[in-house]
Amino acid sequence: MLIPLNQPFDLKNTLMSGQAFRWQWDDPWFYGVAFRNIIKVRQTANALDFSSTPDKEQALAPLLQNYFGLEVDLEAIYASLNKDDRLRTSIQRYSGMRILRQEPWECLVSFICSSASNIPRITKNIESICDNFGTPIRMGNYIRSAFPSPEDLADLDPSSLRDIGLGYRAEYIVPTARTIAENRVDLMALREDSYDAALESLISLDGVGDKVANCVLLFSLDKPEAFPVDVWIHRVLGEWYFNNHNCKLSRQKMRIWAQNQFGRYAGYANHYLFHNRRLQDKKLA
DNA sequence: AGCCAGGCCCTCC
DNA sequence: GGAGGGCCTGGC
Repeated sequence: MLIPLNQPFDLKNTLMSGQAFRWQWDDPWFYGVAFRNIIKVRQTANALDFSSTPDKEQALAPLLQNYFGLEVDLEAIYASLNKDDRLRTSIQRYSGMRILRQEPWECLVSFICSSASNIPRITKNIESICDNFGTPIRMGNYIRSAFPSPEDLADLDPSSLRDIGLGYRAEYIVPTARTIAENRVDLMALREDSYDAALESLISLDGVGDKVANCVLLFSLDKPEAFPVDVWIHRVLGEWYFNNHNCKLSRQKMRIWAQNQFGRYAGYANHYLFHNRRLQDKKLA
């Protein structure tokens, strides 16, 4: 089924920029799991071409339109970020890369897993969680598993997560799953909350600090001003704006500085800078 | 072979 | 309130 595209869109950089961890590339198709479906998708000249199972494409289309943020006016966002010369290069280079609107629970667990880790390992961890505790889905002879619900993880012994390679993150995931399962924090409701209120709720969860919370806010909770400061972003901003790669500014202070600097779409600036830096480093390696 | 990772949390000052 | 060390494990 085709979803027409009438805005800048770059499927590959969108899915391979470290914001989501379940998409596998088999040129020209991407295979992933979302909304408890296997999704097979590629980009054509002016459309997204996808199929899904077990649900019908007609049912998935609006969900994917939302997931890919196709109603977001990317040109307007670029225009608002155009005041910054150093940013312009990254935006031009990866024009069409979008911020996904992911399922919040999966996004939360993914970024709890990201602590002191790397993308290959995070990817492996997430897949292991699904394989062991999620429901299998089959598309022909291709099999993946849905991301387990909070209830599925809430009663686990953390050691069962350690056994599949999650390390100390196991001790964060289980209590957080319980908090969500018991509805003490309603992730979906955070989409309607202000940035500050949603940030405060997320920070209260085990294993969630300022950085992880901002990832969840940006990639799943409709908060484009969210600005996750990881070591790379900290380094880039230190070099560019503070003339010092060992900038003393704390992560949180730098986040607030950046939000003032880049404005209400600071998160887009963040993601273009992050992606640019990451690919640049990979090229040098 | 080791070092260090897309942090968080706790302790101690 | 903020600096420093510990933490699982595995990429590179």
